[in-house]
Amino acid sequence: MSNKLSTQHKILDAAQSLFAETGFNGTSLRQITSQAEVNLASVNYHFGSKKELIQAVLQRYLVVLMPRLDQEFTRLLAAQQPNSLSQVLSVFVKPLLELNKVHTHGTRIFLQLLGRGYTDVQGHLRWFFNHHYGRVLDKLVLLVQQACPDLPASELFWRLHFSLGTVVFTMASNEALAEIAEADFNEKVDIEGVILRLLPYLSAAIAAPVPQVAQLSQTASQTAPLMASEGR
Amino acid sequence: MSNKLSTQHKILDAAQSLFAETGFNGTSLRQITSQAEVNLASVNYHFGSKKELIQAVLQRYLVVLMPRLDQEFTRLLAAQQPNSLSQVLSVFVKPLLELNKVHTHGTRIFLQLLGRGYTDVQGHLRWFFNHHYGRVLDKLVLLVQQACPDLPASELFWRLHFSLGTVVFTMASNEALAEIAEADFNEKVDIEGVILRLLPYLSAAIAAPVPQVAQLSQTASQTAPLMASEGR
DNA sequence: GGCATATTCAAACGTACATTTCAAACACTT
DNA sequence: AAGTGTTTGAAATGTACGTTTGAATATGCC
Repeated sequence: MSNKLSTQHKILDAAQSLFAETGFNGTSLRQITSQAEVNLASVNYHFGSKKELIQAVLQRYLVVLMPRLDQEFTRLLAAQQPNSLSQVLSVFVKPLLELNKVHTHGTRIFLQLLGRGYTDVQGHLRWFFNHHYGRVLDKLVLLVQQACPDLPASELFWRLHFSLGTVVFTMASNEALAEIAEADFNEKVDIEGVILRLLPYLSAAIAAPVPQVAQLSQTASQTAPLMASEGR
Repeated sequence: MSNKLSTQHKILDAAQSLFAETGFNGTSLRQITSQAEVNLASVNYHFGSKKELIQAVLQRYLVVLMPRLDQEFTRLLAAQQPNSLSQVLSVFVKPLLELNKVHTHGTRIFLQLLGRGYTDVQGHLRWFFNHHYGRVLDKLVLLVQQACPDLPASELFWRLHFSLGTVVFTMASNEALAEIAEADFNEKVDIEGVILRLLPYLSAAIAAPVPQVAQLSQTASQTAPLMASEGR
């Protein structure tokens, strides 16, 4: 193997760690280029701008993950009888863990980055993600709807976002949590452990009984996209 | 009533909105003082530094909320038979909604700020919060433990943090979510609606059945604090 | 009214940021 | 080896930030 890494590669590697740790806004190009041991100007030369670097960092994982997810979703949608909720959620595990092939700790880093994309205000990321991968998520919504036929569409909308919050926040503070867990329960928990702990939690949460009050105002119950479209 | 507001008050009001919307790091003192229509230097004069302003903004709500929560927790702990999980979680509702008396949209703003405290890297906030209010949260842990006696301590730790993530993320992106919900389901959802939707979701999630694999390595199962202590 | 204290104000300070510039070094084809 | 296009390098540009300063103004007290 050639251990001579290209400048672009070195920048991407340094950027993803720093972005995951301190957020997009919290990381300067100077930190990135200094950790990557490249010249400051090379980011703008190779990627154009910081925005485009952020997108490139995420894209490295998304181009691997999303087709895999799409394939799994399509497979489940083709099944004769509807899939259970935990079956649907389980299909995330393998594609996510395979991100470790893209880069060491790829799964953890990608999920942390995903969290940063939501908590940092990065309008361009929302647009970028929805534009490229909105179709895939629509399939997920459909699958969950089939698994929980009694769940009103609006309730499903909220619960999927609650769940996104669970995942994203957990990953954003993953390092701190894992440290505490190890210190207090001498229990070594890696990213796979966290994901496996999330599954039963999310399954029970999404399928929770709907209280009577919330069912009142569902006049329209069309299928809605997970994300709102937004200006570029 | 005197509609002449003090400079400190004007700063706090402007700061909380801007912090909630664009985060602590994403908001400059110049934005705050300009929206508050006060001089730039007055922040440092009245609060000392941006850090201390952030703490003052949060403190305005915490001094109201935490004693109320503490009182509710203590009441539940005194009950003869253990409380159900949904009983325990329900005690959050009233104290949280009473924050609307502190300020218009106080509940939403406080929860958004709480989320920002976690996602922005604000080590001083973690210390500040744990130092002042760690005891209160310990009571919550105890109550949940009593409500879910079959839940291993380590699993409870993770699930409480998952739940914190759900709440915090939902509130951080609350505005965007409410907009989408209204556009797609013509369903007006205020902060109270979101909280009431969260309750059954979180109850089911925390009490979810524990898969057999996760129960292996619980050698020590002492009660652990929700947050790790940290340098000042 | 006059003095002391508290507050406001405009300006400046030093630092850090993303981005641009342009010459130097490099890689690769002919 | 020369020449061409690509990549790197050091420096500078302009902007924004948090904080400090010292003079000006307001406020409260005798």
